[in-house]
Amino acid sequence: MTVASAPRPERPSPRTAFLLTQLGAHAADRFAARVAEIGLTPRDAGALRALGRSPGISQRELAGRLGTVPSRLVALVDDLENRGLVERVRSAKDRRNYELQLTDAGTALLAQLRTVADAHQDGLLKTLDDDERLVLSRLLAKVAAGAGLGPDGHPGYARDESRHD
Amino acid sequence: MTVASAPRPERPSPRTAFLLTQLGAHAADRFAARVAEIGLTPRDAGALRALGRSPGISQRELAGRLGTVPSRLVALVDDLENRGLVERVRSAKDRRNYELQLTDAGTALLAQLRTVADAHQDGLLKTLDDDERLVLSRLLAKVAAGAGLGPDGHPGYARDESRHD
DNA sequence: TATTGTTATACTCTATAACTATA
DNA sequence: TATAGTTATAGAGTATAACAATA
Repeated sequence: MTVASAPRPERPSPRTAFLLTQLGAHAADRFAARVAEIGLTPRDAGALRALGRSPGISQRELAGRLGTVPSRLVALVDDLENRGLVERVRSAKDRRNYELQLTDAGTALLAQLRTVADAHQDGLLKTLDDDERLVLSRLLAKVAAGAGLGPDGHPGYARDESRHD
Repeated sequence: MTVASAPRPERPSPRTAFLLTQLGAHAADRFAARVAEIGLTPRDAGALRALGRSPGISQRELAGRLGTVPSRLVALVDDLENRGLVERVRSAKDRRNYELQLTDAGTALLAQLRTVADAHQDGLLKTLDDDERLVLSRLLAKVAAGAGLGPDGHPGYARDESRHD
């Protein structure tokens, strides 16, 4: 026993994983609060983003991207449609499915959503300078890669766009 | 218009907050899977940790630390008690409340839990070397501080030990 | 009267499977 | 028969408030 009293190098603090979980939950809460101000749930937001990127997809396809089951999309799309944000257009090729489209109002709200997401990120990372943000972003991407998540977040097998910002 | 085509410096990628949320959810899932192997839910794990650190607290106190409502603790403690991990001891000073204690089995399981938590963190951060882990840990602590969470994770107003690792 | 623990009730969210209409 | 969407039902999880025992 040569080392007498090191300043606690013992366990490399299992707090980092813990912190990551806590911060993730906090970020999700904050995001939910922010999008609520423009009348959206995080899931709504995910749907709008997916439809913005991939107009015309079916409900099943959207369900897959949101990581949920098709039956749950019915009420979600009903709601978005009732609010005039999304349209259900019967596919001409295969009249069993819909081709979901953003309306003009939906597109406008998506733009607002992007602003909100930017503000959210800025608020969340306000204590970091630009360099630190970059480093954090790279480290998180590295962790995500190790976890089998794409660098953008979603897992390869079941990309889940419902777990938002 | 002097700048013609910069390589996309436009938005500083709102993906970092998004990634943080996704990784947090992923870490929570993984942790839940790991503790399930020793028969615990994340909430159980939080209760054991809290009782390890603060033996003799009441159910209300424990509820506060777990960020839940007292009524929900009844079933939780019932379960832990039935499995012989926790004891309800009537307080001699104030016979309205219990002084919750870990049993020997509970203490042993808590030790196992710590091993599991270490393995969890190691698995999660496996793509990072020691330096990177340290940097990540510091950056996350900084973000947590800005978010009003203590450096250990929990929010000052309602530290939530149920959102685990 | 106030407080701890408890129970009862209702509400939300979700998953599963049955149903329809198209193919 | 197989698939997209829908509906119905049941289950888990949670919050709220009423209740008994003790202070």
